[in-house]
Amino acid sequence: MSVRHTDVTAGPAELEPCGQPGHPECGIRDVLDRVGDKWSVLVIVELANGARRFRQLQRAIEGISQRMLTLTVRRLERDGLVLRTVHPTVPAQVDYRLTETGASLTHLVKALADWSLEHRDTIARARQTYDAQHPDNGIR
Amino acid sequence: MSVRHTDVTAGPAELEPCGQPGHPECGIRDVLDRVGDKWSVLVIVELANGARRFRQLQRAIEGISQRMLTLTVRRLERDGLVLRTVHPTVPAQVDYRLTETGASLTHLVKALADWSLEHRDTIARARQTYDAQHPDNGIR
DNA sequence: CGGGATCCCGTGTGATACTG
DNA sequence: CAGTATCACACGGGATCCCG
Repeated sequence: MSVRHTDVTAGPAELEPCGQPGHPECGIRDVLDRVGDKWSVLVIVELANGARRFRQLQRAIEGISQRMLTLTVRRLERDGLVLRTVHPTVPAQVDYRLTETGASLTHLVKALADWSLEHRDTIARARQTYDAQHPDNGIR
Repeated sequence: MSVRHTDVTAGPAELEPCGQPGHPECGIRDVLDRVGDKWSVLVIVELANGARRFRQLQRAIEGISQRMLTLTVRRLERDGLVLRTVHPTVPAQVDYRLTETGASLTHLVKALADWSLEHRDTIARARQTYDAQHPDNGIR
């Protein structure tokens, strides 16, 4: 049962029970409900490099619609991860920047990216193997 | 360009551009497409504490339907994060355990949970403030 | 420029019934 | 026990038009 700490990737992390009758709140769902959607992390990544205006964000994030960009930054603002500043010029000018809380999220995002890059090939091969052994499978 | 390592929470992490024409692949979306859904992380959390059988998982994860548990473990299996073992008994007996890749994910999940618990109150207050200042808002 | 309002559709998820 | 099959539906998200 002893765990070697000489190798950080040796075993799974110790995690509190989660989503169970007695322990409904582990916090994980909160984060995922916040950044698990299609665009939030991309906005955060873009803002990690500094303040951006609305159109700047839209141009930087390929494929996002005006509607979704609006909704995404609004939600991030509501959660206090992004600060929205309106400059009363004509035409209006609005910029977005990460709050301190939002900035702290970037480290998590980086951890996600690092993990992905590290295991991407392994996962791709696992998929190929699985799909080869399960020809007719509605999962993909 | 130098980074102080004395304070990890000082500023935002340095992140590669992501989702842009020139840099479409930062890897983040891959991870989120994998664990960003409603149930995957809960399965991973449960399996972090050891192998589980199908019904065990379903009882441990409150609210999950048979269908969604099946789909979730299948996807995780396909990606090589979970190993599925069928014992040819009667009635059939199947157990699930994390692969090494899957186990490495638990550290990420723990980071997510830690971040959430650390900022949950701050975010809750930000929401209250926002909602108070924006009475009729379709965001929530 | 920075949105709001509407319409529309795919798909992720839930409920239920059936099977080896 | 460990699934599969089917239906049913809400919701996220895209497209489009309009406004201050």
